[in-house]
Amino acid sequence: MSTIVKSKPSLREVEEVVRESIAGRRLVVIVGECRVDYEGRAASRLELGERVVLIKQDGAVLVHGPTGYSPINWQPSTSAIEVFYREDSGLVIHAVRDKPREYLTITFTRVEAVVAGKLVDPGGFTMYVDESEMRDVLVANPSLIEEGFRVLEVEKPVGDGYVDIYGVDRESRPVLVELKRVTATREAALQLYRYVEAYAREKGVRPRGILLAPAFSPSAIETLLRMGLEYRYVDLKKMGELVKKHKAWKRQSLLDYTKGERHGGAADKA
Amino acid sequence: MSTIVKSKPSLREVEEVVRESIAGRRLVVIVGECRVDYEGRAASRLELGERVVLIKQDGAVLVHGPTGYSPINWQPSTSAIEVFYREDSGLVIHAVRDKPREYLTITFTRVEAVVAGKLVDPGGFTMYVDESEMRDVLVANPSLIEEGFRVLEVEKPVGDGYVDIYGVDRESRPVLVELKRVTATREAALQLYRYVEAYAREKGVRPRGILLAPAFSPSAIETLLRMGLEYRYVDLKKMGELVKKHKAWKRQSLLDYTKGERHGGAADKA
DNA sequence: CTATGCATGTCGATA
DNA sequence: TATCGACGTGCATAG
Repeated sequence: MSTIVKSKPSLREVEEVVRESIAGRRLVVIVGECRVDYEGRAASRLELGERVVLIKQDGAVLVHGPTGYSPINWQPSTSAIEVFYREDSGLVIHAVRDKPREYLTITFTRVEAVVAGKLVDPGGFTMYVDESEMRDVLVANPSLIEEGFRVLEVEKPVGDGYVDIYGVDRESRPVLVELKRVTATREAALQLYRYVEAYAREKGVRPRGILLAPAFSPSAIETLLRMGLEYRYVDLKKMGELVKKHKAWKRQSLLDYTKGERHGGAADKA
Repeated sequence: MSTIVKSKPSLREVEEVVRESIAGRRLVVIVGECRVDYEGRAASRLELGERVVLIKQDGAVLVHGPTGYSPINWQPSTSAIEVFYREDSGLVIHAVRDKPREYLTITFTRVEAVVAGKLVDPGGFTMYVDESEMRDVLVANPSLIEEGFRVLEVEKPVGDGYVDIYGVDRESRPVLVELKRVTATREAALQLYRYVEAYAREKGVRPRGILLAPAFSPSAIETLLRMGLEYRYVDLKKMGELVKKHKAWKRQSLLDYTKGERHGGAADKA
């Protein structure tokens, strides 16, 4: 990572750094005064002010103000970025995206600092509890859903969509289980309701419907009760523990499966 | 804006810059090698790699990788940020957020560049067409919905939610109008359906339901037709023009209203 | 302060 | 390639 760092560079200098960095697929950070125009799905204008602009190695562009999580303006991943300096207007960075067609124009009048470098990030990212993991754990431990519950199908197509878990209770009645990793909203309840209705239409039997989540909004509970559906709380912390075990198990079984096959990741295709 | 820019600083130097910048409510950009741990609603671990970290003036923290729009890890706005350097582990930045309780720990092992400065951004930001503006324009120009349409209520409570526009058609039949500024999905169609059903239950009369959007997904159209609902296309460009006029009018009437009162914004409360 | 719905949402999986 | 649903969604607003 050979980094370029310039303090109070001229706009010409920045132009060169940005141009070369885009060509060399390096990341650029510019801190300075600019205005921004956006036109695409919506349209916006941002007047002159001091901001941080990131141009990423895949062409994503972010304009960040002094506060807040979200960028003020951005371009997720761009087909083409143009850079040019004009005596009258300043340093112009033009990012164009296809599908949807969107234009982002950043005009710098002053730059305080510019940093450019090729970032190498092989870092493995692990998210400990996501919905698919929750589902895997529940499938492996169906008693967490209900004593005597038996899983028949995962991601079962029902009507327009897919219900997370399909199975039968101890009395062999069909059950549709919908999962939410976060607070369940009315939307989740209605989604489950649609599955239950669709299943009833298709099979001629009304199944039980259970919504599993760590928390429920009042409107969700109200809707569930009104629709004749059930809900259960899941403990994410406990899930987390089980996920860890489950993962260890999965890794082990994968190792067994690939035993003797060649290991090693794909080469870096830059 | 007196900016600090350091190339390949020692971790001790970075510690000092970050500590002082947080105290002085300045923004910091750090480019270097780090690992990141997050625990809160979920939990994640990001192994060693090169990234850009922004610490914003309100305590928001963003960890950006070399590509993509979204930060890998973040903290939207933090109650407390701690910084400390340890010979063994490296430079640790610890950001804690209340409600929900979440912890973000960034550990730098090497820093390529650090930039810090107080960003001044008075820049007015104008978004030309958002949904509320769309609604205002349609209320002011009901014939855009349908010839002879009369608006009776905006954001009318119906069932669980609020329908954007409620009115009557030329034959005095009740009409529920739902707006989407972007492509309408099946979700939007189902939302309108819920309103229509709720209205029918409450009033004993089934109203017409119209979904207005610049575009419709096939499944949205399929659902609308199946549910006996209608849809119309709106032209965002035209909307934009009308919004401009409408805004001018609103500003004018606001000026009339506040005539003689004192102008000027609030003082910067840093 | 909580609940609800929008967003230039973005992103990933899937048909 | 288009569509669909999840997201540590974030965020503003209404009650």
